[in-house]
Amino acid sequence: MPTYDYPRAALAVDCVIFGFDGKVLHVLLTQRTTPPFVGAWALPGTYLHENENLESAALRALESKAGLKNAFLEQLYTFGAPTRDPRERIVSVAYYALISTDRWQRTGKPAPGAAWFPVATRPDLAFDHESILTVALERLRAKVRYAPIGFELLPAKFTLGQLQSLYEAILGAPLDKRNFRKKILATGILERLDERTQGASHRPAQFYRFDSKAYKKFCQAGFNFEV
Amino acid sequence: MPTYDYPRAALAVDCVIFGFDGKVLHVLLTQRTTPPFVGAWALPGTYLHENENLESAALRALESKAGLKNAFLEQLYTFGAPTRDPRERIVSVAYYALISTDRWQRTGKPAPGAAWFPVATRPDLAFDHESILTVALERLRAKVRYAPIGFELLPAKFTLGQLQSLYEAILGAPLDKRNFRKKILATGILERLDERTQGASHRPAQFYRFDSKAYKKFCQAGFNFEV
DNA sequence: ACAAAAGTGTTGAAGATACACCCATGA
DNA sequence: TCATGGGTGTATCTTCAACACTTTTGT
Repeated sequence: MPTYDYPRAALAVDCVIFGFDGKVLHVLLTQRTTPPFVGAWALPGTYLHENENLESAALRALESKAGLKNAFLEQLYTFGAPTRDPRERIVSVAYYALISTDRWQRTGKPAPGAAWFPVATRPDLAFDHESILTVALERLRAKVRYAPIGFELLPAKFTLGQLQSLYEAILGAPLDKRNFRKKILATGILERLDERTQGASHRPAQFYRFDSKAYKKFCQAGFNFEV
Repeated sequence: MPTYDYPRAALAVDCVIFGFDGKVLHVLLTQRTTPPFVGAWALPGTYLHENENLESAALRALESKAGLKNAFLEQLYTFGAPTRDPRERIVSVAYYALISTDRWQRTGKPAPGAAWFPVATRPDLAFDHESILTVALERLRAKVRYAPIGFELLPAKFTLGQLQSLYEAILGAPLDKRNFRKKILATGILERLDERTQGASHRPAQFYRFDSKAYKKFCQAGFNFEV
Protein backbone atom coordinates (compact mmCIF):
# COMPACT_ATOMS: atom_id res chain seq x y z
CA MET A 1 0.00 0.00 0.00
CA PRO A 2 1.42 3.32 -1.08
CA THR A 3 2.49 5.81 1.57
CA TYR A 4 3.28 9.47 1.10
CA ASP A 5 4.87 12.24 3.14
CA TYR A 6 1.76 14.38 2.98
CA PRO A 7 -1.94 13.67 2.52
CA ARG A 8 -3.01 13.51 -1.10
CA ALA A 9 -6.38 14.30 -2.56
CA ALA A 10 -7.95 11.57 -4.63
CA LEU A 11 -8.37 12.33 -8.32
CA ALA A 12 -11.48 11.55 -10.28
CA VAL A 13 -13.11 12.49 -13.56
CA ASP A 14 -16.78 13.27 -14.01
CA CYS A 15 -18.55 13.45 -17.35
CA VAL A 16 -21.42 15.61 -18.46
CA ILE A 17 -22.85 13.59 -21.33
CA PHE A 18 -25.24 15.41 -23.63
CA GLY A 19 -27.62 13.78 -26.06
CA PHE A 20 -30.32 15.14 -28.34
CA ASP A 21 -33.54 13.36 -29.21
CA GLY A 22 -34.60 15.76 -31.93
CA LYS A 23 -36.50 18.00 -29.56
CA VAL A 24 -34.77 18.61 -26.25
CA LEU A 25 -31.28 18.35 -24.88
CA HIS A 26 -30.69 15.43 -22.52
CA VAL A 27 -28.02 14.62 -20.00
CA LEU A 28 -27.02 11.14 -18.85
CA LEU A 29 -27.08 10.54 -15.10
CA THR A 30 -26.34 7.57 -12.90
CA GLN A 31 -28.11 6.72 -9.72
CA ARG A 32 -25.91 6.31 -6.67
CA THR A 33 -26.03 2.96 -4.88
CA THR A 34 -23.38 3.59 -2.24
CA PRO A 35 -23.05 6.37 0.34
CA PRO A 36 -22.97 9.27 0.30
CA PHE A 37 -26.11 10.49 -1.52
CA VAL A 38 -27.54 6.98 -1.96
CA GLY A 39 -30.40 7.07 -4.42
CA ALA A 40 -29.50 10.50 -5.72
CA TRP A 41 -28.58 11.09 -9.33
CA ALA A 42 -25.06 12.11 -10.25
CA LEU A 43 -22.80 12.60 -13.22
CA PRO A 44 -21.04 9.41 -14.27
CA GLY A 45 -17.46 9.44 -13.09
CA THR A 46 -14.59 7.29 -12.02
CA TYR A 47 -11.32 7.45 -10.16
CA LEU A 48 -8.20 8.09 -12.15
CA HIS A 49 -6.07 4.99 -12.59
CA GLU A 50 -2.32 4.87 -12.31
CA ASN A 51 -0.66 5.58 -15.66
CA GLU A 52 -3.91 6.62 -17.22
CA ASN A 53 -4.48 9.88 -19.03
CA LEU A 54 -7.25 12.11 -17.79
CA GLU A 55 -9.04 11.82 -21.08
CA SER A 56 -8.69 8.02 -21.04
CA ALA A 57 -10.29 7.96 -17.63
CA ALA A 58 -13.17 10.04 -18.96
CA LEU A 59 -13.57 7.66 -21.90
CA ARG A 60 -13.53 4.75 -19.52
CA ALA A 61 -16.25 6.36 -17.41
CA LEU A 62 -18.24 6.95 -20.56
CA GLU A 63 -18.00 3.32 -21.56
CA SER A 64 -18.40 1.60 -18.22
CA LYS A 65 -21.04 3.86 -16.73
CA ALA A 66 -22.96 4.72 -19.84
CA GLY A 67 -22.07 2.04 -22.38
CA LEU A 68 -20.92 4.64 -24.89
CA LYS A 69 -17.84 4.67 -27.09
CA ASN A 70 -16.22 7.25 -29.31
CA ALA A 71 -17.98 10.36 -28.25
CA PHE A 72 -16.80 13.88 -28.76
CA LEU A 73 -15.05 14.62 -25.49
CA GLU A 74 -13.50 17.78 -24.15
CA GLN A 75 -12.10 18.83 -20.82
CA LEU A 76 -14.33 21.30 -19.05
CA TYR A 77 -12.97 22.49 -15.73
CA THR A 78 -11.45 21.08 -12.58
CA PHE A 79 -13.43 21.20 -9.35
CA GLY A 80 -11.40 21.02 -6.18
CA ALA A 81 -13.20 22.57 -3.24
CA PRO A 82 -11.90 20.71 -0.18
CA THR A 83 -15.35 19.68 1.00
CA ARG A 84 -17.02 18.92 -2.29
CA ASP A 85 -17.09 15.26 -1.27
CA PRO A 86 -18.09 14.54 2.34
CA ARG A 87 -15.96 11.40 2.58
CA GLU A 88 -12.55 12.76 1.82
CA ARG A 89 -10.97 15.23 -0.49
CA ILE A 90 -11.56 14.37 -4.12
CA VAL A 91 -10.52 16.68 -6.90
CA SER A 92 -12.56 16.10 -10.02
CA VAL A 93 -11.55 16.91 -13.56
CA ALA A 94 -14.82 17.38 -15.40
CA TYR A 95 -15.30 16.54 -19.07
CA TYR A 96 -18.27 16.98 -21.31
CA ALA A 97 -19.25 14.62 -24.07
CA LEU A 98 -21.64 14.82 -27.00
CA ILE A 99 -23.45 11.72 -28.20
CA SER A 100 -25.00 11.59 -31.64
CA THR A 101 -28.67 10.85 -31.93
CA ASP A 102 -28.23 7.52 -33.69
CA ARG A 103 -25.99 6.18 -30.95
CA TRP A 104 -28.26 7.80 -28.45
CA GLN A 105 -31.15 5.77 -29.84
CA ARG A 106 -29.23 2.51 -30.11
CA THR A 107 -28.41 2.81 -26.43
CA GLY A 108 -32.00 3.63 -25.58
CA LYS A 109 -31.47 2.02 -22.22
CA PRO A 110 -27.87 3.05 -21.61
CA ALA A 111 -26.36 1.05 -18.74
CA PRO A 112 -28.00 -0.34 -15.62
CA GLY A 113 -28.48 2.45 -13.13
CA ALA A 114 -28.10 5.15 -15.72
CA ALA A 115 -30.78 7.18 -17.47
CA TRP A 116 -31.21 10.13 -19.79
CA PHE A 117 -32.97 13.18 -18.43
CA PRO A 118 -34.07 16.31 -20.24
CA VAL A 119 -31.72 19.00 -19.04
CA ALA A 120 -34.63 21.28 -18.26
CA THR A 121 -36.37 18.80 -15.96
CA ARG A 122 -33.44 16.95 -14.46
CA PRO A 123 -33.50 15.86 -10.83
CA ASP A 124 -31.29 17.49 -8.23
CA LEU A 125 -27.76 16.21 -8.42
CA ALA A 126 -25.39 14.88 -5.77
CA PHE A 127 -22.16 16.57 -4.66
CA ASP A 128 -21.37 19.76 -6.58
CA HIS A 129 -22.61 18.22 -9.79
CA GLU A 130 -25.15 20.97 -10.30
CA SER A 131 -22.27 23.41 -10.64
CA ILE A 132 -20.48 21.12 -13.04
CA LEU A 133 -23.55 20.76 -15.20
CA THR A 134 -24.08 24.51 -15.18
CA VAL A 135 -20.55 25.11 -16.38
CA ALA A 136 -20.98 22.45 -19.04
CA LEU A 137 -24.15 24.07 -20.33
CA GLU A 138 -22.48 27.45 -20.51
CA ARG A 139 -19.58 25.97 -22.39
CA LEU A 140 -21.83 24.13 -24.80
CA ARG A 141 -23.86 27.24 -25.52
CA ALA A 142 -20.76 29.32 -26.01
CA LYS A 143 -18.95 26.81 -28.15
CA VAL A 144 -21.80 25.91 -30.44
CA ARG A 145 -21.78 29.53 -31.62
CA TYR A 146 -18.32 29.46 -33.10
CA ALA A 147 -17.45 25.82 -33.62
CA PRO A 148 -19.46 23.12 -35.37
CA ILE A 149 -19.72 20.86 -32.34
CA GLY A 150 -23.46 20.69 -32.79
CA PHE A 151 -22.94 18.08 -35.49
CA GLU A 152 -21.61 15.70 -32.86
CA LEU A 153 -25.10 15.51 -31.45
CA LEU A 154 -26.78 14.58 -34.72
CA PRO A 155 -26.63 11.40 -36.81
CA ALA A 156 -24.24 11.31 -39.75
CA LYS A 157 -26.99 12.44 -42.08
CA PHE A 158 -29.51 14.93 -40.91
CA THR A 159 -31.90 17.55 -42.20
CA LEU A 160 -31.60 21.28 -41.82
CA GLY A 161 -34.71 21.20 -39.68
CA GLN A 162 -33.06 18.83 -37.23
CA LEU A 163 -29.97 20.99 -37.15
CA GLN A 164 -31.99 24.07 -36.45
CA SER A 165 -33.97 22.33 -33.69
CA LEU A 166 -30.69 21.34 -32.10
CA TYR A 167 -29.38 24.89 -32.11
CA GLU A 168 -32.64 26.13 -30.71
CA ALA A 169 -32.55 23.50 -27.97
CA ILE A 170 -28.99 24.40 -26.98
CA LEU A 171 -29.40 28.14 -27.21
CA GLY A 172 -32.87 28.10 -25.76
CA ALA A 173 -34.19 30.55 -28.33
CA PRO A 174 -36.02 30.27 -31.64
CA LEU A 175 -34.09 31.05 -34.80
CA ASP A 176 -35.31 32.39 -38.11
CA LYS A 177 -35.52 29.48 -40.53
CA ARG A 178 -34.46 31.31 -43.67
CA ASN A 179 -31.58 33.13 -42.06
CA PHE A 180 -30.38 29.99 -40.36
CA ARG A 181 -30.31 28.07 -43.62
CA LYS A 182 -28.66 30.90 -45.45
CA LYS A 183 -25.86 31.18 -42.93
CA ILE A 184 -25.24 27.51 -42.39
CA LEU A 185 -25.19 26.77 -46.12
CA ALA A 186 -22.98 29.78 -46.82
CA THR A 187 -20.24 28.26 -44.69
CA GLY A 188 -19.97 25.43 -47.19
CA ILE A 189 -19.40 22.88 -44.46
CA LEU A 190 -22.57 20.98 -45.29
CA GLU A 191 -22.71 18.48 -48.10
CA ARG A 192 -26.08 17.90 -49.65
CA LEU A 193 -26.88 14.22 -50.09
CA ASP A 194 -29.01 12.61 -52.79
CA GLU A 195 -31.47 11.42 -50.25
CA ARG A 196 -34.58 12.66 -48.55
CA THR A 197 -36.65 11.75 -45.54
CA GLN A 198 -39.43 9.25 -46.12
CA GLY A 199 -42.70 8.37 -44.54
CA ALA A 200 -43.45 11.60 -42.79
CA SER A 201 -46.82 13.11 -43.49
CA HIS A 202 -45.38 16.24 -44.98
CA ARG A 203 -42.96 17.29 -47.64
CA PRO A 204 -39.75 15.19 -47.49
CA ALA A 205 -36.60 16.94 -46.27
CA GLN A 206 -33.21 16.90 -47.89
CA PHE A 207 -30.45 15.06 -46.03
CA TYR A 208 -27.10 16.71 -45.46
CA ARG A 209 -23.88 15.64 -43.85
CA PHE A 210 -21.11 17.52 -42.17
CA ASP A 211 -18.10 17.90 -44.47
CA SER A 212 -15.07 18.01 -42.19
CA LYS A 213 -12.65 18.71 -45.05
CA ALA A 214 -14.59 21.76 -46.05
CA TYR A 215 -14.71 22.74 -42.42
CA LYS A 216 -10.93 22.70 -42.15
CA LYS A 217 -10.66 24.93 -45.18
CA PHE A 218 -13.29 27.17 -43.74
CA CYS A 219 -11.35 27.47 -40.48
CA GLN A 220 -8.15 28.39 -42.24
CA ALA A 221 -9.97 30.95 -44.32
CA GLY A 222 -10.76 32.86 -41.19
CA PHE A 223 -13.53 31.15 -39.32
CA ASN A 224 -16.91 32.67 -38.75
CA PHE A 225 -19.81 30.72 -37.48
CA GLU A 226 -22.07 32.84 -35.31
CA VAL A 227 -25.42 31.25 -35.72
CA MET B 1 2.26 9.39 7.20
CA PRO B 2 -0.86 8.88 5.11
CA THR B 3 -1.40 5.55 3.43
CA TYR B 4 -3.92 4.73 0.71
CA ASP B 5 -5.31 1.60 -0.94
CA TYR B 6 -4.11 2.67 -4.36
CA PRO B 7 -1.32 4.94 -5.61
CA ARG B 8 -2.34 8.56 -5.87
CA ALA B 9 -1.02 11.18 -8.20
CA ALA B 10 0.32 14.31 -6.59
CA LEU B 11 -1.63 17.49 -7.31
CA ALA B 12 0.00 20.78 -8.16
CA VAL B 13 -0.94 24.11 -9.66
CA ASP B 14 1.14 26.01 -12.20
CA CYS B 15 0.63 29.65 -13.12
CA VAL B 16 1.16 31.41 -16.39
CA ILE B 17 1.63 35.00 -15.28
CA PHE B 18 1.37 37.64 -17.97
CA GLY B 19 2.59 41.19 -17.70
CA PHE B 20 2.75 44.05 -20.16
CA ASP B 21 5.45 46.72 -20.24
CA GLY B 22 3.74 48.97 -22.76
CA LYS B 23 5.31 47.28 -25.75
CA VAL B 24 5.50 43.52 -25.50
CA LEU B 25 3.79 40.80 -23.54
CA HIS B 26 5.89 39.19 -20.81
CA VAL B 27 5.63 35.99 -18.85
CA LEU B 28 7.08 35.36 -15.41
CA LEU B 29 9.32 32.31 -15.08
CA THR B 30 11.27 30.78 -12.23
CA GLN B 31 14.58 29.04 -12.54
CA ARG B 32 14.73 25.53 -11.17
CA THR B 33 17.25 24.82 -8.44
CA THR B 34 16.37 21.19 -7.72
CA PRO B 35 16.21 18.18 -10.02
CA PRO B 36 14.82 17.52 -12.48
CA PHE B 37 15.60 20.22 -15.07
CA VAL B 38 18.01 22.08 -12.76
CA GLY B 39 18.80 25.48 -14.22
CA ALA B 40 15.91 25.38 -16.65
CA TRP B 41 13.11 27.92 -16.54
CA ALA B 42 9.63 26.86 -15.59
CA LEU B 43 6.24 28.25 -14.73
CA PRO B 44 5.86 29.09 -11.06
CA GLY B 45 3.86 26.43 -9.29
CA THR B 46 3.32 24.69 -6.02
CA TYR B 47 1.82 21.57 -4.57
CA LEU B 48 -1.76 21.70 -3.44
CA HIS B 49 -2.12 21.80 0.33
CA GLU B 50 -4.62 19.87 2.34
CA ASN B 51 -7.89 21.81 2.71
CA GLU B 52 -6.80 24.41 0.23
CA ASN B 53 -8.81 25.47 -2.77
CA LEU B 54 -7.18 25.13 -6.16
CA GLU B 55 -7.44 28.86 -6.68
CA SER B 56 -5.94 29.54 -3.26
CA ALA B 57 -2.99 27.38 -4.17
CA ALA B 58 -2.54 29.35 -7.38
CA LEU B 59 -2.68 32.62 -5.42
CA ARG B 60 -0.13 31.23 -2.99
CA ALA B 61 2.19 30.30 -5.85
CA LEU B 62 1.73 33.79 -7.24
CA GLU B 63 2.71 35.36 -3.97
CA SER B 64 5.52 33.10 -2.84
CA LYS B 65 7.15 32.49 -6.18
CA ALA B 66 6.54 35.83 -7.77
CA GLY B 67 5.84 38.22 -4.95
CA LEU B 68 2.52 39.24 -6.46
CA LYS B 69 -0.85 39.72 -4.84
CA ASN B 70 -4.35 40.29 -6.13
CA ALA B 71 -3.96 39.44 -9.74
CA PHE B 72 -6.71 38.51 -12.13
CA LEU B 73 -6.62 34.73 -12.01
CA GLU B 74 -8.51 32.14 -13.98
CA GLN B 75 -8.30 28.39 -14.31
CA LEU B 76 -6.91 27.32 -17.63
CA TYR B 77 -6.72 23.58 -18.08
CA THR B 78 -5.57 20.49 -16.23
CA PHE B 79 -2.55 18.62 -17.48
CA GLY B 80 -2.30 15.02 -16.40
CA ALA B 81 -0.20 12.96 -18.79
CA PRO B 82 1.28 10.17 -16.64
CA THR B 83 4.88 10.97 -17.59
CA ARG B 84 4.74 14.74 -17.65
CA ASP B 85 6.99 14.76 -14.59
CA PRO B 86 9.90 12.29 -14.64
CA ARG B 87 9.90 11.81 -10.87
CA GLU B 88 6.41 10.62 -10.24
CA ARG B 89 2.95 11.28 -11.44
CA ILE B 90 1.91 14.88 -10.89
CA VAL B 91 -1.33 16.24 -12.21
CA SER B 92 -1.18 19.99 -12.63
CA VAL B 93 -4.10 22.36 -12.66
CA ALA B 94 -2.88 25.33 -14.66
CA TYR B 95 -4.03 28.89 -14.03
CA TYR B 96 -3.23 32.08 -15.85
CA ALA B 97 -2.86 35.45 -14.21
CA LEU B 98 -2.72 39.01 -15.49
CA ILE B 99 -0.60 41.61 -13.71
CA SER B 100 -1.18 45.30 -14.27
CA THR B 101 1.69 47.41 -15.50
CA ASP B 102 1.98 49.47 -12.35
CA ARG B 103 2.35 46.43 -10.15
CA TRP B 104 4.58 44.94 -12.79
CA GLN B 105 6.88 47.90 -12.47
CA ARG B 106 6.83 48.02 -8.67
CA THR B 107 7.97 44.43 -8.66
CA GLY B 108 10.68 45.15 -11.20
CA LYS B 109 12.73 42.42 -9.68
CA PRO B 110 9.97 39.97 -8.77
CA ALA B 111 11.26 37.28 -6.40
CA PRO B 112 14.69 35.69 -6.17
CA GLY B 113 15.04 33.14 -8.92
CA ALA B 114 12.20 34.57 -10.94
CA ALA B 115 12.33 36.82 -13.98
CA TRP B 116 10.11 38.33 -16.64
CA PHE B 117 10.68 37.26 -20.23
CA PRO B 118 9.12 38.59 -23.39
CA VAL B 119 6.79 35.83 -24.54
CA ALA B 120 8.27 35.98 -28.02
CA THR B 121 11.86 35.38 -26.88
CA ARG B 122 11.33 33.17 -23.85
CA PRO B 123 13.72 30.35 -23.08
CA ASP B 124 12.72 26.72 -23.46
CA LEU B 125 10.63 25.56 -20.56
CA ALA B 126 10.89 22.53 -18.30
CA PHE B 127 8.34 19.69 -18.16
CA ASP B 128 5.33 20.23 -20.41
CA HIS B 129 5.28 23.92 -19.59
CA GLU B 130 5.61 24.88 -23.24
CA SER B 131 2.23 23.28 -23.84
CA ILE B 132 0.75 25.04 -20.87
CA LEU B 133 2.03 28.38 -22.05
CA THR B 134 0.70 27.74 -25.53
CA VAL B 135 -2.75 26.99 -24.19
CA ALA B 136 -2.59 30.10 -22.02
CA LEU B 137 -1.70 32.28 -24.98
CA GLU B 138 -4.54 30.88 -27.02
CA ARG B 139 -6.93 31.51 -24.18
CA LEU B 140 -5.69 35.03 -23.65
CA ARG B 141 -6.01 35.84 -27.34
CA ALA B 142 -9.47 34.35 -27.52
CA LYS B 143 -10.73 35.93 -24.35
CA VAL B 144 -9.42 39.42 -24.96
CA ARG B 145 -11.71 39.56 -28.00
CA TYR B 146 -14.94 39.25 -26.13
CA ALA B 147 -14.17 40.17 -22.53
CA PRO B 148 -12.39 43.20 -21.17
CA ILE B 149 -9.62 41.27 -19.49
CA GLY B 150 -7.05 43.41 -21.24
CA PHE B 151 -7.62 46.11 -18.65
CA GLU B 152 -6.14 43.82 -16.02
CA LEU B 153 -2.79 44.27 -17.69
CA LEU B 154 -2.85 48.06 -17.62
CA PRO B 155 -2.57 50.54 -14.77
CA ALA B 156 -5.79 51.98 -13.35
CA LYS B 157 -5.51 54.96 -15.67
CA PHE B 158 -4.21 54.54 -19.16
CA THR B 159 -4.35 56.12 -22.57
CA LEU B 160 -6.07 54.75 -25.62
CA GLY B 161 -2.67 54.39 -27.23
CA GLN B 162 -1.53 52.09 -24.44
CA LEU B 163 -4.70 50.08 -24.68
CA GLN B 164 -4.27 49.67 -28.39
CA SER B 165 -0.63 48.63 -28.00
CA LEU B 166 -1.73 46.01 -25.54
CA TYR B 167 -4.30 44.57 -27.90
CA GLU B 168 -1.77 44.57 -30.70
CA ALA B 169 0.76 42.79 -28.48
CA ILE B 170 -1.71 40.12 -27.47
CA LEU B 171 -3.23 39.60 -30.88
CA GLY B 172 0.05 39.95 -32.69
CA ALA B 173 -1.43 42.17 -35.37
CA PRO B 174 -1.68 45.92 -35.94
CA LEU B 175 -5.08 47.53 -35.49
CA ASP B 176 -6.53 50.58 -37.16
CA LYS B 177 -6.32 53.47 -34.71
CA ARG B 178 -9.55 55.18 -35.62
CA ASN B 179 -11.62 52.04 -35.75
CA PHE B 180 -10.15 50.82 -32.49
CA ARG B 181 -11.01 54.03 -30.70
CA LYS B 182 -14.46 54.14 -32.20
CA LYS B 183 -15.30 50.63 -31.10
CA ILE B 184 -13.81 50.79 -27.64
CA LEU B 185 -15.44 54.13 -26.87
CA ALA B 186 -18.75 52.98 -28.29
CA THR B 187 -18.95 50.27 -25.64
CA GLY B 188 -19.15 52.97 -22.98
CA ILE B 189 -16.98 50.99 -20.60
CA LEU B 190 -14.26 53.63 -20.58
CA GLU B 191 -14.48 56.68 -18.40
CA ARG B 192 -12.58 59.71 -19.59
CA LEU B 193 -10.55 61.36 -16.84
CA ASP B 194 -9.65 65.03 -16.46
CA GLU B 195 -6.02 64.30 -16.81
CA ARG B 196 -3.48 63.98 -19.56
CA THR B 197 0.00 62.57 -19.98
CA GLN B 198 2.84 64.97 -19.26
CA GLY B 199 6.42 65.41 -20.31
CA ALA B 200 6.40 63.45 -23.53
CA SER B 201 7.77 65.27 -26.52
CA HIS B 202 4.54 65.08 -28.40
CA ARG B 203 0.93 65.91 -27.91
CA PRO B 204 -0.36 64.80 -24.48
CA ALA B 205 -2.81 61.92 -24.36
CA GLN B 206 -6.06 61.74 -22.48
CA PHE B 207 -6.24 59.32 -19.56
CA TYR B 208 -9.12 56.88 -19.27
CA ARG B 209 -10.14 54.28 -16.77
CA PHE B 210 -12.14 51.12 -16.99
CA ASP B 211 -15.67 51.60 -15.69
CA SER B 212 -16.74 48.24 -14.31
CA LYS B 213 -20.30 49.40 -13.57
CA ALA B 214 -20.79 50.42 -17.15
CA TYR B 215 -19.28 47.12 -18.18
CA LYS B 216 -21.87 45.19 -16.21
CA LYS B 217 -24.65 47.12 -17.88
CA PHE B 218 -23.01 46.55 -21.20
CA CYS B 219 -22.88 42.79 -20.58
CA GLN B 220 -26.53 42.63 -19.63
CA ALA B 221 -27.45 44.64 -22.68
CA GLY B 222 -26.16 41.85 -24.84
CA PHE B 223 -22.39 41.91 -24.88
CA ASN B 224 -20.33 42.58 -27.93
CA PHE B 225 -16.70 43.36 -27.77
CA GLU B 226 -14.88 42.04 -30.82
CA VAL B 227 -11.91 44.31 -31.16
C1' DA C 1 11.63 73.52 -37.67
C1' DC C 2 11.13 68.97 -36.84
C1' DA C 3 10.04 64.60 -34.74
C1' DA C 4 6.51 61.86 -32.49
C1' DA C 5 2.38 60.31 -30.95
C1' DA C 6 -2.62 62.13 -30.30
C1' DG C 7 -6.70 62.95 -32.16
C1' DT C 8 -10.57 63.07 -35.56
C1' DG C 9 -15.08 61.44 -40.02
C1' DT C 10 -16.69 59.65 -44.09
C1' DT C 11 -17.74 56.38 -47.50
C1' DG C 12 -18.63 51.97 -49.54
C1' DA C 13 -19.19 47.03 -48.82
C1' DA C 14 -20.72 43.32 -46.41
C1' DG C 15 -23.45 41.12 -43.30
C1' DA C 16 -27.55 40.84 -40.26
C1' DT C 17 -32.42 41.06 -39.61
C1' DA C 18 -37.17 40.94 -40.58
C1' DC C 19 -40.66 38.97 -42.96
C1' DA C 20 -44.88 35.49 -45.90
C1' DC C 21 -46.06 32.29 -48.98
C1' DC C 22 -46.10 27.88 -51.74
C1' DC C 23 -44.72 22.75 -51.76
C1' DA C 24 -44.90 17.79 -51.04
C1' DT C 25 -46.55 14.22 -48.45
C1' DG C 26 -49.58 10.97 -45.43
C1' DA C 27 -53.67 10.57 -43.06
C1' DT D 1 -58.85 18.45 -48.03
C1' DC D 2 -56.32 19.18 -44.25
C1' DA D 3 -52.43 19.20 -41.22
C1' DT D 4 -47.54 19.27 -41.05
C1' DG D 5 -43.01 20.60 -41.62
C1' DG D 6 -39.91 21.78 -45.95
C1' DG D 7 -38.32 25.07 -48.77
C1' DT D 8 -37.41 29.77 -50.85
C1' DG D 9 -35.94 35.79 -51.81
C1' DT D 10 -35.86 40.59 -50.98
C1' DA D 11 -35.54 45.10 -48.87
C1' DT D 12 -33.68 47.57 -45.05
C1' DC D 13 -30.68 48.46 -41.55
C1' DT D 14 -26.52 47.98 -39.06
C1' DT D 15 -21.90 47.08 -38.73
C1' DC D 16 -17.17 46.76 -40.37
C1' DA D 17 -13.08 48.17 -43.07
C1' DA D 18 -10.34 51.31 -45.37
C1' DC D 19 -8.25 55.48 -45.41
C1' DA D 20 -5.01 60.89 -44.39
C1' DC D 21 -4.48 64.91 -42.36
C1' DT D 22 -4.19 68.30 -38.36
C1' DT D 23 -2.84 69.08 -33.40
C1' DT D 24 0.12 69.48 -29.50
C1' DT D 25 4.13 69.03 -27.19
C1' DG D 26 9.51 68.77 -26.34
C1' DT D 27 13.94 69.20 -28.34
